[in-house]
Formats: sequence, C-alpha cells, structure tokens
Amino acid sequence: MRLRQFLFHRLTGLKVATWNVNSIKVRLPLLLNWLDEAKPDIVCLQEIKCLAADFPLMELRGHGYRAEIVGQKSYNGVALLTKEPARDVIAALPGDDGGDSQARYVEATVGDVRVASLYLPNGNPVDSDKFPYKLAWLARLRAHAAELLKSERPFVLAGDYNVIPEPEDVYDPLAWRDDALFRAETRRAFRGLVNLGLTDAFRALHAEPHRDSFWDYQAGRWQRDEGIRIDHLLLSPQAADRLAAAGIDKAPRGKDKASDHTPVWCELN
DNA sequence: ATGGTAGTAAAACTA
Repeated sequence: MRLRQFLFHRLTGLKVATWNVNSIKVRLPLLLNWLDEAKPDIVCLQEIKCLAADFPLMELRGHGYRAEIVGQKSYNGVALLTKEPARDVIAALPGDDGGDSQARYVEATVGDVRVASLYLPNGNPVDSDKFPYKLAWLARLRAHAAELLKSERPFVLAGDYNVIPEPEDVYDPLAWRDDALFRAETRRAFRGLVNLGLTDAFRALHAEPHRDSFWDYQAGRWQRDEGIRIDHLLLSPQAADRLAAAGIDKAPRGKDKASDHTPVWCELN
C-alpha cells in the first residue's frame, strides 16, 4: 500500500492545502464539497472552534480523510486531514508558551513530508498584550523552523499566518499600515522566518499582485474584492525543489455560508 | 464610518 501511494504521488504530486474554516461545524458541508472537488492529500485546517471530541471524524472518514486534531472550546483549534496515516504528531509549537495553552499548532509526518497546520495569533489591538504575544509566537516559530531545517528533509509550514507579507498583498496598504497584520515589526519577523531559507509556495509561482486569501465579512469586502493574502505555505528547500504548482481557490469564498478565508494549496512532485 | 458581519454561546469576546 505504501509503495502504491509512493508511485501514485510520483505521478500526480502531493497536494497540500490550508484553509481557515472559521468553525468546522458550520463549514462542514462546504468543506466536504471542496475535498471531493480539489482532492488534496493533506489539508491544514484552522479555527475549527471545537474540542477534539466534537470534531466530525465520521463524516470526514466517509470522504477518505483521517484527522489529527488540536481542539479548544469556542476559539482557535487546528487540524490535519490526511489520506495516509500521520506519524510522530506534536500538538503544540515547541518553546515557552508563557503559560498559555491556545490550540494553534499541530505537526506530523505524512508520507515523506513533515507538515504543520498553524494559526498564528492575530495580534490586534497592537497596544494590547496580544501584539507582543503574536511577535513572541513568530519568534518561537522561527526557532522551531531553524530546528526542522537541520533535518534537511522536506517540510511544509501551512496555515493562517495573520501576516500580510508585502504591499501587493493588501488592497489598501496605507490603511493597514498600523494593523497587527501589516505592521513593520510583523513583516520583519515574517521575513526573518522566510529568510532562514523557506519558500512562499504561492508567491514563488505567481508574481501577480492582489491574489488574496481572506475577505472580511464586514463592510462588503468580498463584494468589493478588497482582500488580503495572509494564508501561506512555507516550504523547506527540500520541499521547494519539488514544487510543481500552487494556487488559491477563490470559489469557496463566494458560496453560501462561506468562511472569510479561502483555500490555498501547493503540489509537490 | 470607533461602523460593518459572522461564530460561539448565551453576554461579550474574537476576528
């Protein structure tokens, strides 16, 4: 079976996606439809907003997916959906959590790739303790990525980074200048992570500006197509060498009962 | 526009 999966991926590529679903309970029908259409091998979910015990395992099993879940009541919560079993799962980002235990990170090995689903803190308002928490979380992620890089193996850090990397990733850079998602400190910390040697899978293959992954429910942002690109898949050099395709599936954002985020994906040979 | 909308969960809190 493993050999068959290996040969299968040699032909079709391994498709890894990330999607902040903003409640797995509300989004389940949309998610199942998208899984059947897009057929990803691995899906990194964020903001499932439920305990692991309340995750709809049976429904996903019916569509061919297993799940590794790090849940929390009401807020946050991440999961990895996989067709193959996940191995060596860790349920939190290593490093000092400051006594906090928000469900924002799950990482596992699937096939020959290490994959993480992460939900980086939003950080607003910037004059609250939420902003330093975000920057500390980014620093911990960078330290952990540096550790992972030592393995010289393929890995994908995928999720809702709550970071707008560049001005072309936001409809109004000036209006967002002081927001926690676009502040100089945030962008600098994100560059520090990328500059370890990681590759932004979507941006590596798509130079065009304004390819967004999030549109706020408020103020008609979707109708005006005023979005931001904050969901990313960062690849290790060994994964980037295998990068064959990447995309943002805009359609799910336009459906009834949509999440405010839409799926972002990449394919590795 | 210090608003707007959505989700959780039962009044705010988060985004």
